[in-house]
Amino acid sequence: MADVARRAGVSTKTVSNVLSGNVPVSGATRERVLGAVDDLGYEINVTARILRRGRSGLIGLAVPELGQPYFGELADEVLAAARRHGLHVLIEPTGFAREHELAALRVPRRRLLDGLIFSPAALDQGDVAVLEGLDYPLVLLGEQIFSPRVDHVTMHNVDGARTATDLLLDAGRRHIAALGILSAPTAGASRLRFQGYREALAARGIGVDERLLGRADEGWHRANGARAMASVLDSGVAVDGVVAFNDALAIGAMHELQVRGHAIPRDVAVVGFDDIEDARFSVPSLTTIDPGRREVAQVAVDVLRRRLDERETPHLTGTPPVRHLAALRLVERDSTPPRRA
Amino acid sequence: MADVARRAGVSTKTVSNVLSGNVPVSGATRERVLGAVDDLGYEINVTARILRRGRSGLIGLAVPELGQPYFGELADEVLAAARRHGLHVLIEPTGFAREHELAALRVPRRRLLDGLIFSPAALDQGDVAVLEGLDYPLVLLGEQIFSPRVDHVTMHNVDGARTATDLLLDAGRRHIAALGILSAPTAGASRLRFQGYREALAARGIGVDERLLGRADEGWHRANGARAMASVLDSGVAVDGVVAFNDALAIGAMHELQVRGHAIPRDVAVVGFDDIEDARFSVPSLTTIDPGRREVAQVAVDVLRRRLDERETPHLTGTPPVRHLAALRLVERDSTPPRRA
DNA sequence: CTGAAAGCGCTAACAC
DNA sequence: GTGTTAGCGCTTTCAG
Repeated sequence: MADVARRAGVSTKTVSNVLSGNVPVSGATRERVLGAVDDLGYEINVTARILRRGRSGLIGLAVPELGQPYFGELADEVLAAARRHGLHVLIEPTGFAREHELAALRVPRRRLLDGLIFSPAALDQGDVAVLEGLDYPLVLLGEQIFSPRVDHVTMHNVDGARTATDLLLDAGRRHIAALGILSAPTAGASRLRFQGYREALAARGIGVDERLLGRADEGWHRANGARAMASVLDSGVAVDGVVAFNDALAIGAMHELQVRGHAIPRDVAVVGFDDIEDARFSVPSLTTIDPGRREVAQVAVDVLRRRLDERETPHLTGTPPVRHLAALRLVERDSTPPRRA
Repeated sequence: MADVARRAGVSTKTVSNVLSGNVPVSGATRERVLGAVDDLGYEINVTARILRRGRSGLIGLAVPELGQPYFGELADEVLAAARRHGLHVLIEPTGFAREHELAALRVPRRRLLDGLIFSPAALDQGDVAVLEGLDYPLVLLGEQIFSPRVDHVTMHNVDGARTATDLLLDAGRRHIAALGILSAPTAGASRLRFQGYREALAARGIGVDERLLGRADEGWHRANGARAMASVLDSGVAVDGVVAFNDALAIGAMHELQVRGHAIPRDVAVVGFDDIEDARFSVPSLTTIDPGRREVAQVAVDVLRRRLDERETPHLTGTPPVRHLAALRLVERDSTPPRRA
């Protein structure tokens, strides 16, 4: 930067002013500085800037795994939203591991990241104190952990699962399997979606049949959807409907059903959750719950950005924690029978 | 850090030594320092460290889009490989846009990233000079651009497409559609895979029928696979096989075929490219080419890491550019007829 | 093995 | 508007 200043015949401060744009600089000087920058092929050293400013313009996104379509698509949305605000995103896949999630929480404290958007999968309500003790802006995704002192952006899991189950019940199905149950009692989305399933059944006076519950403790992947479906079918119980707790499970389940000769939706109707791109092109296309992924991403970035701004102006701090529930939408496709008009 | 030093009764240098682990420190002092770190809840300021060291331990990964399963899964592999070497990854989705790709190339110059793994989609051979002029380690993925002066990690696209096409020809298919042709003449993978398709046909004395070529200029998404398939079928040409240039296109095409009542593989056999997770659970499951995604990720990180090390020891520099071709593997599933024994 | 002092490259204060 | 000075928090000489 000193070289640029020399060449332009100004001080480094003026160069800094031109490049940061914070302080107005007269037209002629500006041109000269930019000319010198071009001549020398100068690029600013971001690290020094961050050190000096105390803000990096980088936010973290901690999610389990990008290969899972839901998170890959979510990450794209977060990255796009962040870019609109001039922020960059460091993605930290935590692989469903407690230690990786804890490690991810420590990164911003080291001052490289200004804040964190965190979708917990291994940490649970018992770890809420860890999250409340953090001294940087944090936005929590999902309903795995709740704290009145932390910003949340999520969706109404219970409602979504109830809607999905109701759709099958309305179609006259009475032997509805639920796929994606986790053995661990604390797991957020699984428990809530199961609750929605149970509530929908209960509203029609139907009890939960254990044989219809498909576990997926190794993660909500397609392979586990197929496996869970297989174990339900192997139990010998009659099945005419499936509520899968995400689309990947649903697609795995549809695969297994069709391999065994069950027609979808005639013999078995299937509903998923997430509305990933696959859902539109599976065979048959998958009826599912659109959880407002884009809205979640945008709001999460927005809340985080607001907290970062508040930090800059300490006297304005103190907005109460946000709890945003994104709108859900039922997307009906060909894996469920068309509704009677 | 000064606080920690004071509390431990040592100098900041000693604290630094303990935390970085570069210089051995006596056991007792170590304990005292670590104790003070714990007491104060101290976390090192990464930014200052980067500024001083001149290396960040961060590498960039520039890919078009994480929502595309191939890139989401690739990103997971790169992140995992990087983590094994103590590196972090900043993902820069470039959205198939030239300007975003150029922007991504400028980030490392600003000294926040030590190097870059770049999968170009919009830049092409005409931009090779830009890549050759960079003053930081760069690893190029794919065969979109080639330079003898840059490290490449890729796969043999032509072979892969030829193998896929041969499989269909061996099964007696003679009206084989190719999906994923781009109008832009430069586009790497598309052109190469098309070449493999053409070579396989030529080897049996079959010419290319224009009506069998499905364009997908809006990207290799499922939706465009369905659309391309539709336009081929609408042309009225007979079709008994499909080579799709990636799995997403193949899955979209299978959807369209089945909606129109074509049985797979009986009426039309389908082969994809990429072996994304979907391919195992589509209906029917998809025969495809596994491009050695994990190998690509590992080798790319490894090459980059080696270049970073070389930088540290300038006298050892000069290893010639690497050109690594990952091994391809044909994965036969249910979208193609079983082979005669 | 440990301490003192210098400086990585930039920007916030403050003067002019 | 622009120049001067100091310092962000760490690691790296260089002594001891």
